[in-house]
Amino acid sequence: MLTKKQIRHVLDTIAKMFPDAHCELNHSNPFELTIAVMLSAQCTDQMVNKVTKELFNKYRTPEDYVRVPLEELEQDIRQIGLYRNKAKNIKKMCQILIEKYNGEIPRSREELVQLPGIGRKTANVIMSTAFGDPAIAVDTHVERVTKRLGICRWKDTPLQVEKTLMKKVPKEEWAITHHRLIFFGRYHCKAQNPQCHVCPLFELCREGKKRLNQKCV
DNA sequence: CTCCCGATAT
DNA sequence: ATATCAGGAG
Repeated sequence: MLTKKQIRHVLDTIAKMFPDAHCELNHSNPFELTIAVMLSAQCTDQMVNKVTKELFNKYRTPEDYVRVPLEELEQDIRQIGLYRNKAKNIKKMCQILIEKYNGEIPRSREELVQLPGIGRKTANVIMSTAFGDPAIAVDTHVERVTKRLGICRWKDTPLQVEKTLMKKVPKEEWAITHHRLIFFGRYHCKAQNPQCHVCPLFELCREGKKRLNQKCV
């Protein structure tokens, strides 16, 4: 496991590597962000943006999603994958937004995770990115890189990873650190071809050494 | 744990 | 051909 000092070094290093890390899901309000994050499960941001470009032009309010036939919404998001579940969840969620929340996205985690298709990770993204409230969303990238670096244990669940990060990272840095970890995982410490040679964190990364000895990337 | 699932990279 | 992608629900 990394020491407090080493974790500080990780945070400073990825800050230099990705000075402009940010949310890459295109959106112009909390409602659009919520739809985009729901669509993004097991799918690239790039594909989500490709689909939402037309989707957000056609659907602007929860009412728009509720009144269209399920099969039509399914076809509108088909390229995303997992489209039947996602279409169903979006329609259900919009119905609840209208009935219980005056058509607005609620702000608390308790209310967010109650909505169909929204789990803790999606709720944290909405809290942090849409409302500016402190939260760390642990997605596939955050989980992978924190485990490779030795910030977390291999057996940790996403919730345990989140708790470790909340403990080790100053609260005012949660949001930006989350985005830097995503960028680090997406563009450098990638799942398939991690750039261990040329990695500024190689010295403290146990997984990096293991990889360069065996496979040779 | 399994299922949902198309697009892209390797 | 197989792995992976800003996961969630049963």
